[in-house]
Amino acid sequence: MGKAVNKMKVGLEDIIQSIYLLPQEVLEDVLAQFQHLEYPKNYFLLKPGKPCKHLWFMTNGAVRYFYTNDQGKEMNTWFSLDTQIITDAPSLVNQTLAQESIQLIEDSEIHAIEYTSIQTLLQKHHSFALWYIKLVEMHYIAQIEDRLSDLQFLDATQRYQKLLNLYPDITNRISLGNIASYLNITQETLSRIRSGKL
Amino acid sequence: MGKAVNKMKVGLEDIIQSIYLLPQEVLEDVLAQFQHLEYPKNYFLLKPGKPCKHLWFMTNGAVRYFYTNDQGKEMNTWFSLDTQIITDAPSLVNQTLAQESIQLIEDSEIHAIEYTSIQTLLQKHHSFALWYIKLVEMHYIAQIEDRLSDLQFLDATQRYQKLLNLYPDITNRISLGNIASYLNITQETLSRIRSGKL
DNA sequence: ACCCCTTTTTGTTCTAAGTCAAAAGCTTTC
DNA sequence: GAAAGCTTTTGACTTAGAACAAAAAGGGGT
Repeated sequence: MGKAVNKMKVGLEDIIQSIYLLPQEVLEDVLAQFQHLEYPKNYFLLKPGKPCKHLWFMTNGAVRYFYTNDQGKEMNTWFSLDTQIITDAPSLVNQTLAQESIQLIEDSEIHAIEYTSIQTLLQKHHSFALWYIKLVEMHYIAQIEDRLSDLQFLDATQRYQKLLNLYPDITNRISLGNIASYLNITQETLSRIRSGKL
Repeated sequence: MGKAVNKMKVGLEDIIQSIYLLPQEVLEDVLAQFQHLEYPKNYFLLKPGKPCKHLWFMTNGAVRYFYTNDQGKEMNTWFSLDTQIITDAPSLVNQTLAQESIQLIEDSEIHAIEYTSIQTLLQKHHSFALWYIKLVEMHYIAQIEDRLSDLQFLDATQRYQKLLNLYPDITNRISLGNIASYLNITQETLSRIRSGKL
């Protein structure tokens, strides 16, 4: 077995097992459903108007989530860097048409599992259902609620500080315009926050 | 069996079965874990600093969710009226201390199940795990994501219209101050929106 | 019917952040 | 290494909604 492949396999396995420990036989069944892919910067994992058919486990890279509003302006709602689970939850769970886009902002390494495979695994393995519950609880609930209370209670400066805290190297990897859009402020305002004029 | 009790049982059963159909034997095991309670207006289901130990199924009544900020100001984050599932998701799933309060704003009829009972049922019944997945997906993900995109993309007037649309009778049941707090605007501004001056 | 207390409305002033515009810095690329 | 393109910064002006203040309107309880 080649060194590179081995390293990648371990990355995915680690993420899966850190969520909830699966019996070896179930783990193997689960791993077999994943496809390992590499996509270039700017590639779209998801575009609005299509149902989200995958859950993606990124082991390396960076993505942004964004909506395009009526005036055609793109508004970022989230960034995921390095080792992260990626999907459009509302579209995935209801298999409704996505409203948001998910786009790579760096060349990225991704492991994909299809929605239909997840459904099959849920029915087949009780332990996989327990794993999936942990995934949803930890990944969505924690992340979304956190973001919600930020939007509600913090001003732009505080939200920027928090983002810097979460991803200290974010300014080297994501443009000011993209970060401003995530903070829901203009890039002029973010520039002024950065230079300490606000 | 009394008429009133029968009616209530059916209400709870309906909610449970509408989420995901459980085998009769599992349903009975689940129903047996619920406690039926009636609480008066202003009662607190949850206060900050305590872990959320229950999932509540309200069959009648109204609650508000709110945070208290550093200046002691209460900020509403959600309302649930009539038939709704109620809990503090982040606190429940991680059994961490709650940051928010959940308070009744009308006399309410509630069916409560404990977190520990849910854990036991999840391990015991594969079908209950599948039921719980649907609950989390439908209840949390749909609701929270919806709220998140509202906060991000709609201004106060649009958010107010949407709330009126969801709960047309809300103005008769919830005070202007409480609604303004939910919309994250002052009550003066909401009063002006209502009278069409904004 | 009156008083007390809470909720809602109205008026004025103030401020954080947006908009528009232009300059300054960086980076590709030929 | 100059031109062309982005990205970021700076400046001037505008605006939505906050803050403060005070008046008006409801709504029970005695």
